[in-house]
Amino acid sequence: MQYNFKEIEEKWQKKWQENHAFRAQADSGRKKYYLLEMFPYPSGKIHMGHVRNYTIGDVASRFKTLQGYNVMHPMGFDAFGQPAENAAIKNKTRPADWTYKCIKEMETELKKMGFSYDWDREVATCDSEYYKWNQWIFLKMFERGLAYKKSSNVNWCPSCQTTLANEEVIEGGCWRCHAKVEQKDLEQWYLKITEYKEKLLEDLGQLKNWPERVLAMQNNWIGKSSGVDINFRLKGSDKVIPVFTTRVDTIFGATYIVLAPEHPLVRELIKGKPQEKEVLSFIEKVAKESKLVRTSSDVKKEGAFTGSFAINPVNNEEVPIWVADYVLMEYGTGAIMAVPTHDQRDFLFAQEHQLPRRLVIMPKDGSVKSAEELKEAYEGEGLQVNSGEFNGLLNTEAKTKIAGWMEKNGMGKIQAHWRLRDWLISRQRYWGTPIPIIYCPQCGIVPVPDKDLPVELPADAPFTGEGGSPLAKVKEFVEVKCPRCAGGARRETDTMATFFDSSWYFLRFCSPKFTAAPFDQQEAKYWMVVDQYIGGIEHAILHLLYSRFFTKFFQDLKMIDFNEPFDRLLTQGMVLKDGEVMSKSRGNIVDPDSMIKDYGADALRLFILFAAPPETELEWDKRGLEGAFKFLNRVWRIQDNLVDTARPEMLKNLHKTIKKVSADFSEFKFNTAIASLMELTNAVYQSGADRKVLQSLVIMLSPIVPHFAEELWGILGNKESIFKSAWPQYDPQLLVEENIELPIQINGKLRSKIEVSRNLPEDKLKELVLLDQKVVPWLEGRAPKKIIIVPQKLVNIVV
RNA sequence: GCUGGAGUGGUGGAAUGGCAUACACGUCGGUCUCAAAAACCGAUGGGGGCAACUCCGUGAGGGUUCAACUCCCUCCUCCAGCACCA
Repeated sequence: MQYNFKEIEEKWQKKWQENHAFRAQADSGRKKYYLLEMFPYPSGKIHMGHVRNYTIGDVASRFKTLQGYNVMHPMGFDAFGQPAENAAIKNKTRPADWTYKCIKEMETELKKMGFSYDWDREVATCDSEYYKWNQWIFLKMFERGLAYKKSSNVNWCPSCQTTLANEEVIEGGCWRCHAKVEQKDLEQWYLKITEYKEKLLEDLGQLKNWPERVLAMQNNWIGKSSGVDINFRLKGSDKVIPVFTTRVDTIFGATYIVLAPEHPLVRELIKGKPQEKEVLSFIEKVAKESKLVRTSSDVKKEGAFTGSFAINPVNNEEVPIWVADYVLMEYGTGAIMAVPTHDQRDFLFAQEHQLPRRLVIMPKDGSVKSAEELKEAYEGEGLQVNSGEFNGLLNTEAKTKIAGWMEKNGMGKIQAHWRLRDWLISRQRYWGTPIPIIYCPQCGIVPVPDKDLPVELPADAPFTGEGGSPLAKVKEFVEVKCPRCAGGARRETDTMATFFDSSWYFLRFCSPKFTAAPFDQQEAKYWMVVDQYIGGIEHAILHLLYSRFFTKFFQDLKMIDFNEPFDRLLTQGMVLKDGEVMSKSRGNIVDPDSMIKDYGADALRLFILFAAPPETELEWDKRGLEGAFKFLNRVWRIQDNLVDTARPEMLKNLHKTIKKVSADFSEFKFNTAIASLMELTNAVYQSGADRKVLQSLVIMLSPIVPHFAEELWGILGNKESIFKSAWPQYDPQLLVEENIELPIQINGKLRSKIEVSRNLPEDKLKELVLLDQKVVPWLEGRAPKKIIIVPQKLVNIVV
């Protein structure tokens, strides 16, 4: 006999919905728990990745509820973005219609999984009630100079016909469509995330409950590197060329300096020089290269001499100034000092162009004594040579000494440079938040006044897929009166990157219908911070970095009093099939919906939690799903074999399980928690359980298989929902065993076991152990050298 | 190259100094059945032995310890992020 999952699941989903069973309300008398999973893009269908992410969250949410917390577990939709526009082009629909239809479908699918969301808090970022506040936030940033417009070389996706943020370029391709990203000079809107770079880096240290790898990735991305900006004076001029180095210990070995081809000084340096023509054609050539080619390290390093010289401030030496493609304008000062002996790139370049080199760090073992012996740059530690007063010092020590000395003498400045760039948010797309800016021929850039928010998206626009902002073609949208002078003006027609929307949605969930501000500060004070956040590793940089930035901004506005939004972060692993990521192109997608039809949502939830720990990759296994279903049926049948009173061993077993499962749930170790529940089931299955034992088992299963548990709970005679009951407590008294089995090791290897009373004194235990049948032959008649007793754990005899 | 993570049966995985392989999948054997499915019971790291038992075994090698999957050192392999970043 099998339990009727279809009927049971529908029944309980209906009840939960009717009762608003998971509605959360702030209550200062109760301890809150804010559990959040990264909200989805509403594609219309959920995939196994969603199932895994949201199942993990749901179990945690229901577990915390049973533990008595006031849990908020909201859900919404990250609803702006390109697929809606693509669908509009393809199906001749409006992006809004398509999106809201998908949201409906997606809600239905999520409900079929039995997730315990407070649907009363649902938000969709494409609602003007939501994106109004994107515009409000943007304007607050604009007021403070954190949103600004600049013309610059930007990443351009030719396929999506829009600009991209640095964070959206993955291996030289577009994060969405993988098309090769091009460079373009455009005037665009930026958010000054670099204003917060120190805090973003420093506060990573607070995030004790984040995975190492996410912290490492953010650290890399922010990319602080400390060194010295050294002032090289231009020969025959007062002009100074600052170069950045992290290896100031090698300054005495700098034999030339190199500028990036885009360096503003280059054209001035070559003016009227015999090299002018050659350098100009080189610059032109580099300008044509794509960034991907330019920055790949295996390309030959090319360059040209400018005909000018600079003065090394530490020894007043004249060094030639070169231009080369391996120096990038956007990092450091766009200029470097070259030390061919101790930097491999400089070494290769110097070899190619016959530039001199000088040894300034000598390996301590004396293996290298002069620059001529080097076959490659020596980048290791060593003693300073040819370095004036610093000779003989270990280079690692000399580094700080030289830096201090240079700063004191005005030769340079101790300085850090960062990898993090400002965030480009302009997108030449329709389906996003309109940037609330008006361009007036008289007044210039004018922000839309708060009272005119939201700047609503027109319901329709011409979608051709030919590029250019569709909004620019909507006359009624573009033409507007200037809020300052009331003269004719035009609106900004670009929209915001969708990552803007998701950078603060966790705050909106605290008061989703609030009309006076993005969020109600009182509500946020109660609910924030997010106690547990769960989502995919793909957001390790983008979304998580932006959310941290917004949080710090709100703190500066004094709207909140914390500086990090997410206390604990769990990044769940991917769901694989045959060792590969499930994807349409591979044709290896397993549709959750068909699995729900065949085995039920509960079995699917159980399998996905049991098959692997949450952070690791999970291999899809249909047979594993069948196994989960079989287990549920096994538990279901226990009700047919109820006994009147639980035997003492059974109770002991139960309390052991409660202890283990409670600990495992708290640490998100669902796979081992389930294993314990299976052990308990196996232990009572044949002999029969009493009502109490079965009830406790069902409560412990309920976060994982909620419909199943509700039904069985009712059958056992309970009138209220199982989620109104309490998580079982274990009785430590019951866990104490009178007799324990001790393993006996000889020289660290297991040879025997002995059952003894728990409190047997050590000398008695020793006596018993030495008389053990299996131990005696190993002693060969001699006395043991040593007997180690780990109380109540094991005995080890050394012979 | 830098940074982070991982490597355990046929498979997913368990064990954070103390009984290696819990739990499950698979496989094999059995019970029930005319038969099959379901359900139930049992076996299942490798070698040797009729057996009691014994030797080997957690990517490789070394070390610390009475005792190492676990700690330390040296390396290998795989995955991920960053990278002509000065």
